[in-house]
Amino acid sequence: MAGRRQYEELAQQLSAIGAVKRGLARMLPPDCPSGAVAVLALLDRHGAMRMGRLAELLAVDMSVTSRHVTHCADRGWISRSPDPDDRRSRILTLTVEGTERLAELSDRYVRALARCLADWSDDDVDQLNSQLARLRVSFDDSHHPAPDPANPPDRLPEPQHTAAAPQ
Amino acid sequence: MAGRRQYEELAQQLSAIGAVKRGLARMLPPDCPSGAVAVLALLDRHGAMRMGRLAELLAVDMSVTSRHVTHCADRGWISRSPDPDDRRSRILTLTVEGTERLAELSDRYVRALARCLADWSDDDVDQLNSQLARLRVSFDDSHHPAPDPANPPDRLPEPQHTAAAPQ
DNA sequence: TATTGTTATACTCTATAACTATA
DNA sequence: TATAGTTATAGAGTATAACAATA
Repeated sequence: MAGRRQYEELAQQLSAIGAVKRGLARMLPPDCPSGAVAVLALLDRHGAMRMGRLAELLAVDMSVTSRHVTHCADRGWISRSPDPDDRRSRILTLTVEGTERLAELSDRYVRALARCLADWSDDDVDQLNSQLARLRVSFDDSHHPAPDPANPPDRLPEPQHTAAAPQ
Repeated sequence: MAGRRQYEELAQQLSAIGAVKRGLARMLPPDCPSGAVAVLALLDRHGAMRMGRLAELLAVDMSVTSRHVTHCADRGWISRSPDPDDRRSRILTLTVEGTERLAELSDRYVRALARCLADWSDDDVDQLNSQLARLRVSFDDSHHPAPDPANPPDRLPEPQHTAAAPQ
């Protein structure tokens, strides 16, 4: 259990890390904002899925997800096919064009990071990745409190696909 | 030097960490957005300073800084006194009200983080803070490339007050 | 009646450019 | 002429609420 000083510092670090995110976003071409990249990357990593699941993975409201997805679909990077099991839903699938697009965008991120982090070891990067993943899990869990083990619910909640286990 | 896989993962972690930032921001009262908190926290940590330096510390454009500062000044949390050495400038100082306000806001962050990170050790939090700080430094440095030691410039650039050494 | 997804609206954060005042 | 700061404008990201279609 850390002290007040550490928590204040963490809040400030998280606030300041936005500059890094903005710098990375500046590598992107004008028709592909960072929200669209996130959509493509998650579909590539986790495979085809419905809107609701994608919204969970993005950790944003479904209305926001809908806009990002429309942006990608308009450009042919994603296809939205009707879900045969529930006609309210649509299945999102990365197209070939989307896969190619993602590869190109990913290259831009990788080149930028490789330049910035040239003096970071493999382990340094892995460690930071792990810690960020853990931070997200800790944060999510505190908002979806774990069920009381002494009083388990009848049904498990939706599986937590929070991209928290990236490998 | 890490591999492509690690860099892709880092880009995605940074994108996803935004959810944590948003969660933290939701702890704030309506008249105090996170931009204002950042201003108050930096003035508290580094003492009175001018707009330009604050913009550097925030790592945003001065126009953005100006808006945040105006927000705070309108509420009496900051005073803007003329700089006797350069009448184009104004010195920003945290007021007593601003200090009190910051303490209350800081409490909200600390309470939220203490709840989420209850199972993190002191060292875990310190380590994450250090790595985030290092990430920011690496990122900044790659945009303000270090001077060639074999060919030093006549004049040193502005000191890099990037809050990179938080302690 | 509840849920999936879309759309309309509003708010925050940011950057660029035009402008004022001073150096 | 250049610099410190302000303001106007525009763009991206997000959330809430109202809505449509389906369960």
